[in-house]
Amino acid sequence: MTPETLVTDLCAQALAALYGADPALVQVSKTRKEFSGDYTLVTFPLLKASRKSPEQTAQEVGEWLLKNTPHIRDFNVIKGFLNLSLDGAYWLGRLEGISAPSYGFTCDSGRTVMVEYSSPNTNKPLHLGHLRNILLGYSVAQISEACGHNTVKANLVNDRGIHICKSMIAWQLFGDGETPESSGMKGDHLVGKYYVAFDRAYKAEIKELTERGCNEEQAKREAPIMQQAQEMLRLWEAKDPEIYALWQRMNGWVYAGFDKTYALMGVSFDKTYYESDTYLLGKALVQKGLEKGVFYKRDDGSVWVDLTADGLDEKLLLRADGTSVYMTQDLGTAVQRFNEYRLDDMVYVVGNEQNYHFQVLKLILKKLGYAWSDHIFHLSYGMVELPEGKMKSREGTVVDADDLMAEMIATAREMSEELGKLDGLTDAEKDEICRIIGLGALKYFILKVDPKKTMTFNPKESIDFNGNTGPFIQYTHARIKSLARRAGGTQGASPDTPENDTKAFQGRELEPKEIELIKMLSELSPTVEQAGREYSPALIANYAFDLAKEYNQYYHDYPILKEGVADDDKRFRLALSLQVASAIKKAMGLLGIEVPERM
RNA sequence: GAUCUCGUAGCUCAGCUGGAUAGAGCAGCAGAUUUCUAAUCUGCCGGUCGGGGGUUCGAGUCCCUCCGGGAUCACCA
Repeated sequence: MTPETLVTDLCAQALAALYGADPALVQVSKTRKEFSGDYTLVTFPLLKASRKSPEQTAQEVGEWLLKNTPHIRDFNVIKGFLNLSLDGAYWLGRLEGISAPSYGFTCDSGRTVMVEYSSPNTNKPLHLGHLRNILLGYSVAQISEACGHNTVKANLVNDRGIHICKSMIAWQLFGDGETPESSGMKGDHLVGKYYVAFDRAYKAEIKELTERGCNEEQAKREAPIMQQAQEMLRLWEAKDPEIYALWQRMNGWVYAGFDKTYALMGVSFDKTYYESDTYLLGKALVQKGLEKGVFYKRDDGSVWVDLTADGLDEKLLLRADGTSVYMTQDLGTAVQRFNEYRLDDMVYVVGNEQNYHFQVLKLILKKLGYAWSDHIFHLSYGMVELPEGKMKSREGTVVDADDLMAEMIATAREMSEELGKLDGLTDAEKDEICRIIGLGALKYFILKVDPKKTMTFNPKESIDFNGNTGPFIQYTHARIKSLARRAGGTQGASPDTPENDTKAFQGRELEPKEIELIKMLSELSPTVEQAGREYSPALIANYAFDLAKEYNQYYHDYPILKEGVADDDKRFRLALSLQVASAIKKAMGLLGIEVPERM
């Protein structure tokens, strides 16, 4: 039980005893910093039951609590607010409760959740927008896992279609047999290079055609290279052996490249779907929908669903020639997944430009009679923009994921060296630390922002390492680990298992800052649960920052292992510090961010 | 045009289901290190919470309306 729910319970008891009031009226929140107290009861909603003034009500409840319940040490009344303080014994007990290694994690919830994220196209390398998607998805999956759900991380690779044919035809035309091995280029970048080459050639052809008097629409259709790409798509669909082999080969390069990027990011998947396998799914559903009268067929043979009664429009599900579209496929994969994994929840991490698509998807599934439609959650996130606006591949303003990560790591190294943090370490240790810090800065920068907001990224001002940043939090952890090493043998504290001797501190007087830290440590669990319910890594990020900030003040104000500190104090302060380090590590872990032992 | 979404300090962002005098970080200014990591800490400066109505004991938060940014409204995925 968290302190807040405890206080809520106690207040409910008081109100029942004093006024016979409905416990649902009890409103308890954390006491604001400028007032003394731990938790605050708001009395305004209770006045009808108490039939007294706010101040009198607060006074009465406070006195009742003081007399009849354990742990309430003190109270004060300001206007209609009753500020309650819990006693030291209670807080010491809390410290014990949060010392369990499993604290912050729920055991098996019995639920199965799939999180789909990344879902790249195979015609170009990953960029900053993908980074936001991937980091969100991975973090949401980690949080889901921490909430006790059996979690399946899924990637749906868009490996087929005209876009990959564009890269393929350009490679055939201009590639001269170039491979990742021959060029030393990462496979995804190599294929991306030909995607760009296609675009350049295509533009040139359009220009030429329009100069010869073609109108633009016609030129776009008739440009030879586009015709060739379309022919290639037809051949691919007919499983032409040569084209199929080329497709497999070039996609193989891309996958090798993606794997490297994913590995550096520290993310992974449990299940990879390929659209080339799934793009025909959903056709049977269309038949079922027709039979149920949910869909209808037009004269040309195409199949539609009419959603105008729900305030949406009509949506195509099957073309006149019987081929399927994106929606058809997504319906099919959703049904397949829920069946195959017996999912309780399905989370799609997909950009907000597809809000409408998912609205329609859920509605159609509901109309088809799938009750689990309500358990589909579209984790919709906003664009990452540059100061001058959207990233545009044509203008070369796309921020490449690999480049960005490399830059962040390089910046981390510069700063570390400047600050002399790496002295006396081996090269391998230096690399490790710089990687952790550089990526930590990047990941935190992206994850601390509410997903649904568009965020701006300024490549010219590199991401900060001071203040509300990943490195700030990592530094706090490293600092505490440094204390642990210093305490070393005498305390017997191993870095990963904080001492569990908090019982020994019974009767100890706690400083306000210590209570504040224990209070914050108590909030890890509820924060994780809330982040799980709301699919919000940002909540965890903000929690980690607040905790680190609070700790740094404590560290500054109170000596921990310094000369002259009493042994008891040393042991308690260190134990508390180690709990903070542990909470930081857990929270950051849920964001997919590592924390170094030193930095 | 319709639907959705966002608008909080110069900049980047918090603000839980409505609760006390709206908070951080960066930038700017002024300070703190003989002793545990200064990637830290302290103080100052900075706000008509886009505007206007309404509901409420109480609104940044809920409702309406207007203004501004973005997204979507493809037989692309």
